[in-house]
Amino acid sequence: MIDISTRYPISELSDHVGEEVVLTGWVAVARKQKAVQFIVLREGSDLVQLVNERDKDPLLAQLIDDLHLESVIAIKGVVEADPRIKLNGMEIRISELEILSVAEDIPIGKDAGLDVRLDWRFLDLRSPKNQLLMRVQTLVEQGFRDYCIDHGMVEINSPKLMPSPSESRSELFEVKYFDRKAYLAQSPQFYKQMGIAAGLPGVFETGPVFRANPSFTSRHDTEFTSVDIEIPWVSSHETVMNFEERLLHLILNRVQERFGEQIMNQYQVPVVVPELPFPRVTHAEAMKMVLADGYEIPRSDGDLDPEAERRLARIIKEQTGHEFVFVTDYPSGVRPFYHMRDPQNSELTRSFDLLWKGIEITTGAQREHRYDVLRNQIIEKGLDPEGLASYLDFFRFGCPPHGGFGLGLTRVLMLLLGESNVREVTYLYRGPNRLTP
RNA sequence: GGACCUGUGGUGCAGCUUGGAGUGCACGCCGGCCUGUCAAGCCGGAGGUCGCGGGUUCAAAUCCCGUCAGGUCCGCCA
Repeated sequence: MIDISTRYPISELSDHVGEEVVLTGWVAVARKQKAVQFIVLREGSDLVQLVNERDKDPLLAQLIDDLHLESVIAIKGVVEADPRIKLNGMEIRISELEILSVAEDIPIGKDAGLDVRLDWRFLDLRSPKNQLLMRVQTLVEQGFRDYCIDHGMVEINSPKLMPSPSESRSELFEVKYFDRKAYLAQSPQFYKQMGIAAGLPGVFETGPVFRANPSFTSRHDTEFTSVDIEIPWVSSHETVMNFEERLLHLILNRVQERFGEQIMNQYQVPVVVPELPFPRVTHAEAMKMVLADGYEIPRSDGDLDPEAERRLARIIKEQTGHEFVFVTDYPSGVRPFYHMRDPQNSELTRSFDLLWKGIEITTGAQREHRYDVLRNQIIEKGLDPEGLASYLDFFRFGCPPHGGFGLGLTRVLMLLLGESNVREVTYLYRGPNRLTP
């Protein structure tokens, strides 16, 4: 029996050349020749070559001949540096090998398409590329959390079961809740604003949100992790954008330092740390820029469509070299009732979207915190203030001016890693056509 | 919800336009060979209801209709 409690991670092997070590992992490759056998052992993103000369240990040789790819093994052996070896210039001379878990034939190849890989996601996640993805995701969330805590904010975990349709019924999943109906939260919007009314020093949350829209695109899912924030004492949406650009700067800076090289190796994309401040254009300016670019937006509600957003991003990139752009001051007609109106022009809102590489990753705004104004905006939008009574209560007993935003984690990861689909970067993707595994 | 596209051994594809025997390629699998390989190499082998149903035809993976499954873009949105 090999004592696996004494194992080393493959990544630390270079500190143990000449020593006997215990390693564990998956059989990634087995090259069985007449005189000598090689195994490539994989653990996480790391690989190392193992070697055995047949004539020195026929029993071990037989064991290796019968090994299946992806079986889990523990080995004991001496770390030897050898410049002939392309894989990090080192290998382990096996003295003992133990099969901990036998793998059947793997049902997906490394060239398997996305849909099949998602069917076998736990096998797909074993790839060094996806192991890196999960570590990058963790670092992104940690950066978010650190930044918010450093700014004196508190973390909330708001309920995902909601009693009423509130914002818009169409987006919501309905669930049975004992003898009545409940709805899965499509955003923590109301609950994080409640935190402001509660006098908390700013709130943040990373958690699941649910969207019942049957959206068939590469950037939508029905359940995803939303990174949410709400800040008190903002003087305008500029305060919120200021917060967000610094947050993203910190996160991307950390990702670049920690994983930049590995991301380049695995995903062939550089991690670009964005300069501060991010470019800003008003919605009206953006519309003009896109029109001047020769594109007439087909939709009639006055908002930008995805093609317009891609073109805008391209123009901003050409003019400033920047991959991000805040589009600000959206018309009130395309924004929800709780966005604060521009005091100079009630047709506009103190709101923004953040585009990265032409894709929306954030919607944010200063919120309307004045009860009477908010109530009027609800009525203006054709909604029933009665149905929003408990939300409106937040603003009846003293609520600071505030603002915030929501950031789609899967979209950030997709763009960060240069992937073309959120399904690639979601631990377990949920969409209109996928509820498994 | 709308438009378009795709379903062929375990995986990824080609074959379809112009119908003619399940034909081919790469990976994987099984067996054999093999001077230290390194995405090893060489030889051989197994593995298929061409998504499903109907139609046209002497003959359908191929053409037509339907259906199911998936995808891309749009709408919705982060």
